[in-house]
Amino acid sequence: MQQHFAENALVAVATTQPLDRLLDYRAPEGGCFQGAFVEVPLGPRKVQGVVWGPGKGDYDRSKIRQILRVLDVPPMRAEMQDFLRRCGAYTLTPLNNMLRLATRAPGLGDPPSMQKVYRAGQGAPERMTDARRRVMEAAAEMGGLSLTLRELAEAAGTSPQVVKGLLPSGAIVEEVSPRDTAYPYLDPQTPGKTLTDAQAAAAAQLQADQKAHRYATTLLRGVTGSGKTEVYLEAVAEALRQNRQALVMLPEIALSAEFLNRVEERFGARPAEWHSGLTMTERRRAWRMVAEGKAQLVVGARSALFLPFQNLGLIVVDEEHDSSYKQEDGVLYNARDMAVLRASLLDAQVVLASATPSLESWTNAQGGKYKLLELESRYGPALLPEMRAIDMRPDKLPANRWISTTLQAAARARIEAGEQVLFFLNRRGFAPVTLCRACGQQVGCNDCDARMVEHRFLNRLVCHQCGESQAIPEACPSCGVEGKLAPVGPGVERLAEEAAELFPNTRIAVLSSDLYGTARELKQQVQEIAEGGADIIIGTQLVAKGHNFPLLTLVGVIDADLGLQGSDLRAAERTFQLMRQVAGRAGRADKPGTALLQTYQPEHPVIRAILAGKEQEFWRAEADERRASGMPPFGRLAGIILSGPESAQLFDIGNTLARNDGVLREIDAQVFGPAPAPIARVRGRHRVRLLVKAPKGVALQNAISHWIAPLRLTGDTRIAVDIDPQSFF
DNA sequence: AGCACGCCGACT
DNA sequence: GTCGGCGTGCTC
Repeated sequence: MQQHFAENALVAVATTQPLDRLLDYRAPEGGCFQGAFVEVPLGPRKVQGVVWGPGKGDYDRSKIRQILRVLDVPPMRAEMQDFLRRCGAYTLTPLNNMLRLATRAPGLGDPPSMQKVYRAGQGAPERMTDARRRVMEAAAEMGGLSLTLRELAEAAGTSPQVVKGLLPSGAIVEEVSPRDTAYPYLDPQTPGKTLTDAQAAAAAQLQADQKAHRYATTLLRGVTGSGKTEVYLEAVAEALRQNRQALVMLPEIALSAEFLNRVEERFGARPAEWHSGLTMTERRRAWRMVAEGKAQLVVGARSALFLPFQNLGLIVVDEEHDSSYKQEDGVLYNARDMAVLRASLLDAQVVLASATPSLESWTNAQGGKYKLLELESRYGPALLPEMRAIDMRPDKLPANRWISTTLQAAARARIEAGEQVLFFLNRRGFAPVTLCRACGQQVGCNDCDARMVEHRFLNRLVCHQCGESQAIPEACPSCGVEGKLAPVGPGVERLAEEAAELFPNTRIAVLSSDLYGTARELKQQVQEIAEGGADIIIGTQLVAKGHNFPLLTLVGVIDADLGLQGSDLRAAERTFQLMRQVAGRAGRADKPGTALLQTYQPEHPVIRAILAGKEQEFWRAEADERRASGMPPFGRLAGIILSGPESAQLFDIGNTLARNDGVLREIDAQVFGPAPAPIARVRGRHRVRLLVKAPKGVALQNAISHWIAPLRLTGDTRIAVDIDPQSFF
């Protein structure tokens, strides 16, 4: 049990206010435990916080106020405090910001929300009717369990009035119960799918680790269709048998309907969900039930890592290489790495699952820091799609045409055979550039430095950075000449137009995240397409994320070079992963698929590695290159982002920092920049970035905090540190 | 984050 | 003379 503080004892409280230090308070009437969620007076306001530990006593005693009350939620565990502290130290994030991540639940300060519920009672009504009988039968069927008025009326096929009519006689009893109810029981004994020998062996290893109650991280690598999910669900089953909670993190929660169904198949009920699409009510229930240990399994996005688990035994990070695990605004953390941290503090297990692991995880597995489990395809290696490059250089496509004759012919053959074709292009909208043919200027966003992307469905130009949009202008915003603006380059919408011309009388569906208002609509659309609702699918990155299209046998990658341009550290790695995944969409059922990669540089090492299917070779080559240049995972990087209203001032600050790099030199770190940040202007604010490169194993965070500590920022100027940055544009 | 205090421009 | 702009500083 955690330390108890007697009434009026001095305690340190961490609040969610932007104060980067603990404040001393006196313990409330009746005392409190360490970790208690409390409400404290702060100036004229009441704010929420957590009792962090004993008070420091370095503040004027007469000014110290008393905690107002302890909130009605389970206290934060010492392990969670430790996790927040360490995670904050790693990402150089103040504790109060970390605490905010951990308290993202509405109504924390409210008493549990109550509702009226109804169940069968002892009495009998004076007059019996058909509807009344149905209500009583429905209530009796529930045993002692209660239903809400609407649920019971619906179950009986009648109106709520009938249920109410049964109350005076006591045939139905009305009670008040908490609205936040436990999630249905997941039964680990429900028989799972029959596993192949390889799957069973991998599952047995994970289960042995789970039984050991010791920290371990395993990289579970398996090609598309090898059944990784079945394997790690067996680890989940073992955690449930051990009465420990489990967390499965997914990158694209919008597409998790299929996953939730699989959980239901395996354990007989649906788990708790945690992602940005939850309503306030759902969010409060999930947070509270996780805290009370009444949610055995949570399926969630990266922020689920900060839920108040009581007894967490397993964290699965599915598609661990996915870049969306790195939060890019607010607290800059990588959920994959922080999952490993949290598990190590809990003596829990991590499973990193991917068909195409990140170079970091691959290196950790090679070096023995992670365990490695590899699964071959259930159907043998033969099912991997045949992959070929289409050299675009001799094709000489006319301007604004993107589908080569080779790809056209291949697609036509598949469509005639009643199969599906996917044209993959990782660019949303109609055209990525709107160019003025009079002055040569591109139309840019007014608030950012990003280019405006034409969206023909919306008939607007949209900024993909800040979301601003404007009607497509008649005249050029730079030179004012009318009628000279031209869309340049391909987006999925333009590709759809071209496909419609080339393939008349076929059904074409465009899958792009911005074409659907809600996750639900998107899910339904994906489902319809998978069941054969389209002949040609035109899609962005979305389609690479784990959905199964059984009729799909040909994937045409429109521009395999897109991800290779520029100087992004991870460009090659990302392109490799993406191409493998997209190719993996083809022929998952019983027909082997074909993937055709349109490229202007068929001799590029990444393109060659993809075509050869030699992953080990690709990784080894990529690892050698990074090792030689001291780049991650063999060295460390940190970004320093300065933002503010005036660019020149930011460069001044940046230059001052770069000149005074003594603390960094002590750890053999180098500073690059200042340079305009990846997106040099966001929502009217300028951004300037410095990059720090350090050897592995030095105290980088410590050096950086000493380095920037003397800075006195005035007015609207901000500084943010991005440890292990992912994006370089 | 809020909210107060405090020091300079355009109004009654 | 004063009303009010938001820069700076404090909250246990």
